Amino acid sequence: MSNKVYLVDDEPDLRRAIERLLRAEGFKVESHGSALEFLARLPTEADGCVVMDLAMPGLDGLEAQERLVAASTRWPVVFLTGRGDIRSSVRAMKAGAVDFLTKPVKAEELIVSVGLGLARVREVADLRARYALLTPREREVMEHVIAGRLNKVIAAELGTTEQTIKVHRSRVMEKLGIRSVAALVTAAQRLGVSPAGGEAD
Amino acid sequence: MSNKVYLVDDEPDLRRAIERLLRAEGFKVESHGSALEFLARLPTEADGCVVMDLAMPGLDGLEAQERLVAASTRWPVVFLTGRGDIRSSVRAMKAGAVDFLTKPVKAEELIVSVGLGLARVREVADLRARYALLTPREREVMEHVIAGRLNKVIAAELGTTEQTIKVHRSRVMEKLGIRSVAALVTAAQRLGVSPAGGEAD
DNA sequence: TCCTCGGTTGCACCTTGGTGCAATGACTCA
DNA sequence: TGAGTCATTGCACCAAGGTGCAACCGAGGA
Repeated sequence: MSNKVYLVDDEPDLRRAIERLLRAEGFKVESHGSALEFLARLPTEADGCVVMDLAMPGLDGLEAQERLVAASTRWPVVFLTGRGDIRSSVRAMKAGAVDFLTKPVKAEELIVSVGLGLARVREVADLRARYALLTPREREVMEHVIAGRLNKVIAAELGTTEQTIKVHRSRVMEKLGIRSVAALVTAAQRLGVSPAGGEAD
Repeated sequence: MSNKVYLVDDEPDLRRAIERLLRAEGFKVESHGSALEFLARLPTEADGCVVMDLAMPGLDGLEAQERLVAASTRWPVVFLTGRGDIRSSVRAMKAGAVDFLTKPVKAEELIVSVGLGLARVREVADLRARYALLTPREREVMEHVIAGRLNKVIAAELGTTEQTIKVHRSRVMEKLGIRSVAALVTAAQRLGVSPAGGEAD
């Protein structure tokens, strides 16, 4: 059950206030004074929702969001800013932000957005944990399966036999707790796993 | 090749200016003075990109967008507004708007956004045309297939035999020009077709 | 009335996927 | 050296999907 919030803001007073607010709601909060500090200490395993200021010394909030996306963390980001403009908000939302709130923020709004972000994380938390169990080869096979390729074609491309592919394939399904190709495809999308070499057909 | 723009704005002068701008870029433009008028004359067949004002007498731009979404037209919407605020822009983007521009708009920005919206439409235009050829029964079967159900299960749920399902299924694949279940699932998502009765597994 | 279309069913045949069992070789770690 | 993990292969068997052919029925239009 992940309910961790990563708070990134350069104003200590505001950090304390938001921390108190979120902790009172039962969230665990980890605060950082700058985006660079946050990104440098990115927990690789844990899941969480990011609440971030827009204008910060050093790295900009939007740039930090871009790096999170580039690192394919797929963490939800809620922006919280005092000097935001429409252009920034549109850019943030295009990049997949959960919400873009303005200071002073209503406690309820922030809580709702953070809750929404965490709900998104939890939806895929179990799946991510399962995906982590796959071996490199199994992931490779999975990417071909969701591209709609036949076992024998995958075998040819990976330089092995159909038998082997069948084994990897069934292990993928078993480890992910999935029984149909259709479910595998949707699971892959939720995980951000893309089909190998584009889609077949 | 769809390159139609539906322009919805209550200011005649601005309509004329934008019309001229877009026509000069080679787009076909159809203008409407109010959202209600536009929605009332919604072309059911044609595809296009909507460029809409936010604040309009009668129906609001955001409400019009909601209706478009509710009608599952999946048309791209570019907002163009003079009195927009962050809250509105965030709401529009959450609802799937392509962009949210402010007046006075730079010609290039508008053209880029409209081009982006039309590109999205074209991506699925062929698929939509093919999907339109499916009979009601075939669509029903398709929704079960993308839910990952077995032919015999689908047969039981639809009160028919596995043979029949196989026929419908192969017709779906043939009409959509698709050869794998994986491709069918991604096609369905692009079309906005949801799996019947939730996903199996 | 004849024709077309959508939906249906049956049958045969082949391909593909899924599973269980057994086994090998390479590599890492204790 | 021994245990464990990963990738590999073979074989057999069954289940499921895909295809081609033929046919029937009801609704609606020419």
